[in-house]
Amino acid sequence: MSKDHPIRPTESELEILQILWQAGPCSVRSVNDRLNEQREVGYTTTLKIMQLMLNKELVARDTSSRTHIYRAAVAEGNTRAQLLDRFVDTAFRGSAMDLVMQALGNQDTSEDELAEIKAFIQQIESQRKKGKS
Amino acid sequence: MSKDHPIRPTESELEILQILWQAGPCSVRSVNDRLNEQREVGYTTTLKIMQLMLNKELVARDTSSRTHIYRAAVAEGNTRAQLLDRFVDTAFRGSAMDLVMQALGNQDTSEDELAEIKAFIQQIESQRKKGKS
DNA sequence: GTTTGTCTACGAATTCATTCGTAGGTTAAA
DNA sequence: TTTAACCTACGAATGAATTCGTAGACAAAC
Repeated sequence: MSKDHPIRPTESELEILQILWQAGPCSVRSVNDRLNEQREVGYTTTLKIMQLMLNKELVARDTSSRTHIYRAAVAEGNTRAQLLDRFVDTAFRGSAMDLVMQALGNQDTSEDELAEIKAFIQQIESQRKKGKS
Repeated sequence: MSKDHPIRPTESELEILQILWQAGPCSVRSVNDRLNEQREVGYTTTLKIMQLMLNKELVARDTSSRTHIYRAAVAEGNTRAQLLDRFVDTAFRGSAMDLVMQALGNQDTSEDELAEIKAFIQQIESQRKKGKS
């Protein structure tokens, strides 16, 4: 069934996915409570969006008890990768490097994180050397 | 006037900004031609969007000749930074490092680019050493 | 048992982005 | 000078995202 179409959640949908990814399966009430920690949203608004997400197959649900339990139906890494691709295209003309530079430039990255990224790059580089030989 | 409100171009608007940033001031016709290299868009559609962008002060124009000449009214780096901030928040729960890792993981970054990023990180690190002393 | 609270479902309003048709004006070519 | 090509302005249709009100079902408390 339909693994083909690109995953394209709206911002509201993405907020909800973040919650489901982080907290695991949740009731609408629970999702709505968490949303309300950040901004005010009506319960039926959250419900409606989650029902629409069900149609788009962004989430799935268990209806065996009266309070339905929703879970993410798309993988976090996969979704992020697709969003990132699109974002790089529209905001950075396709240059992932430009994006990385801009992200690193924004002073909010700690020393440790910079070190970690360097290590990650080293790892990629050595992987490639192996592959090339 | 009004430097306060956040810059929030839509995707179509961003496409047009990209063109203006890259090519410099352009007529609507010229922007539309460039857009049509990528996808089909009607001339009046492009015109309309650019007029809306004018209201939002995303662009400015010179109307001294019959063919109006539009130019970007927002800076590329600034706009990118804002878009990136928002994107990191919604898609990566605020973790710029997660985003960088994901971007670098997508095998499309060349050896040279990786080296360049490493150099950039070195530069940031040495900057900070200086600042801290 | 009746009231109170919580749940789902759904219709409808609103707003925004996108699209295009058409009208009206200017320039230039035939 | 009439025609053709091009320009701007603008109204309006469409579709998507978001919001919320209300209705109806069920359960628990009183």
